[in-house]
Amino acid sequence: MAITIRDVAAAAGVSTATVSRALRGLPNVDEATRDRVKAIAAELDYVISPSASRLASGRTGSIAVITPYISRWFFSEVISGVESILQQAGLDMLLINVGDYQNGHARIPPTPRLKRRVDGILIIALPPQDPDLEPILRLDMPKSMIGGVTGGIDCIAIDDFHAARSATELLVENGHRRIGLLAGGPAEARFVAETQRERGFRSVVTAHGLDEDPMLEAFGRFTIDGGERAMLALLNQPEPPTAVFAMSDEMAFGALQAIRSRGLEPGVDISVIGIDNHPMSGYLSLSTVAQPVAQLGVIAAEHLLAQMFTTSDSPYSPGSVTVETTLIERGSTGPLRDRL
Amino acid sequence: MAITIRDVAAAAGVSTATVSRALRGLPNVDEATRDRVKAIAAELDYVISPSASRLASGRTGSIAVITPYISRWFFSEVISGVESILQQAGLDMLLINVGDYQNGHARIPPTPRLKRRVDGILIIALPPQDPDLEPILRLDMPKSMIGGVTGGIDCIAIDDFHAARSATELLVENGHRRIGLLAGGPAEARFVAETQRERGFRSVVTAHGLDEDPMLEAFGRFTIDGGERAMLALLNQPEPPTAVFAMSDEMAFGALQAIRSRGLEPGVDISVIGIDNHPMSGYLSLSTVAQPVAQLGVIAAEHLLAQMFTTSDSPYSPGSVTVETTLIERGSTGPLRDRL
DNA sequence: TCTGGAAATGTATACGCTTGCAGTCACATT
DNA sequence: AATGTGACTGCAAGCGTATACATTTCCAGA
Repeated sequence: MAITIRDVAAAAGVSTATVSRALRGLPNVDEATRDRVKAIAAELDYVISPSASRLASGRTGSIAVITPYISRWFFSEVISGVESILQQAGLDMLLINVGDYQNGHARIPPTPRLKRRVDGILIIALPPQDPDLEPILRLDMPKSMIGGVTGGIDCIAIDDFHAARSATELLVENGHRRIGLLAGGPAEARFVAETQRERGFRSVVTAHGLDEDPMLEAFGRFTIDGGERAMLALLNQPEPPTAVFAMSDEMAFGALQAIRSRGLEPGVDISVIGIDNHPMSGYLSLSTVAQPVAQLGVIAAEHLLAQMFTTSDSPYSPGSVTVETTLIERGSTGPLRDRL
Repeated sequence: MAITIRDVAAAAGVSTATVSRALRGLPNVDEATRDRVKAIAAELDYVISPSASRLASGRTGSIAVITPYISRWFFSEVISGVESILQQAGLDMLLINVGDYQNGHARIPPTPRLKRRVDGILIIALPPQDPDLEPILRLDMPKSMIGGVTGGIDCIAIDDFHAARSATELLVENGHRRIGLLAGGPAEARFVAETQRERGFRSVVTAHGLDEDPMLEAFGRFTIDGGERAMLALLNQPEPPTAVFAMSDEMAFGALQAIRSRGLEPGVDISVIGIDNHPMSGYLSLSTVAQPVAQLGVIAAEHLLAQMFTTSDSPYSPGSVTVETTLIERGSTGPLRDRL
């Protein structure tokens, strides 16, 4: 029923091999012939059958994008960046949601299955200790990752350690010495970014001899609600922090809310800083360390393409990329008040 | 190199046909045989080649999800809902971003190309007047749509007319008679939802004989920034509105910001209401009409599946679905003050 | 005019699976 | 005992393209 390469070949008076070569821009085709074939293909509304092409060539023309969330801001933003590049390269994007790690719903497709369906894998911020992840990293296939893993794979990320440091330093510069930490979750199930951000935070605490107190840490699951609850917990302590570093802006949003709900004023009574520069942050006057989220996706996708289209004469040199961040000071941070 | 159906067949001592039938759960296979085949397939780590299967069967096992945005809240939320169902049904999701309609970057793939790659199409909120859309709607293929189009296709949406009415009515009940409208864009390039929401708004204005003034309408492009600018424009008028209905919560967020930047208090000096119940709305105390966004995606995906797996004895009865909304009253709306 | 080699083109097979059709076999029916 | 009935199973023909490999064409150079 549908037009096949044979129809085009017949109409153009050439073999199917020539049509295939002409349409795909391969060399060794007379330009006149190529033009004719292209014209006829267009006229017949010929569309190559991806299934047949994939079967014959062994290439799938698609990329798996594995992500723990689809609709959360950071992830959708990254996905958007990835998509723009893949679309441009003519590759299909297979979005695979592996579910909420916090709830243990991980379901990364088994390696062989994945290998059959895609030419490359792009992983967004999975915790490195995930058992399903290892076989995938072992897979001999182009892949890149956003958000950091130790070795064996290209990784695109910000310098989380440094970002956390600058955020915390800002609080210190403002005179704060009792600083709370809003982390995502406990150390067992953390993304690489979390671990690094905590390290950055701790390094500043240690360097300046600030208060160290396990009660100054709370978990917000990277959600607004979680951030609010975590902040309330910190505020309920006998000696609450005078400033808080949140590992994400969304948790910081919740923290701002919690602070206000106690009749306190962010940036005056308690300082708050996050990481992200979420679109809402400006409106909520949240100080933060801005990272170019969509850009992370763009770069990771470009890395993947580089790996895929590597030839012997233009060898691909792997490498991780660290993307710059920018400290943005807004109203949510301010000098330590003499008394709370 | 990879294990094929022939390897399994050989190992099980049956024909490839039987393996194919056994593994896919088709009838007319002895249960003992089926179990044996399954066991051997598992043992060999056999994974069916999607390309070959697709080529032979003509089914692609994937669904195109066409959307104008990936990272905007509403869309990513819908996509997330869609994904959960497709994943459950074992279908691949091909995410196609057709770009920013506002800037005329539409690039819906040509119909024949689409038909070759997917078994079904799910469209998220494209403006019906898009010229690329019509051939797709004409396509003889399972499809469903979120956000409304006139006829010829299953459409999952809220009752936008009604939602806008209830939002506006709330303002009227609070005594407001000069109500502004924050729309997305001018009437030429609107989503169906926009048109319906404007109609709902107008119907209330007319019913209660409220102020009608073209100066009371501004465009916010459904973004926070846009909402802020639009609200500022309204505030700059000689006779600003005392209340505003925004077609989306995100525009309303911008409006709140604009109001505060003028030293006014939302809900006291000027009332604002949106549509969505965005996760931030509660924190910003924004009154709104809540719609179950992810649920829209779920339902649309289920409709698509119903169409795809329709058999002669269980005919699929098409139909659009209207999802319920809930008016949520928060602090951003309040009674009209005697004087501004 | 002849020849060598590159460029252009064609031939034919493989890719791995699905499925219509035909064949086999056990068992119930005459 | 002959026949019919289903359930199972196998055979083999595709599905539409890519690509080694073979063949032809075209020219420059001798």
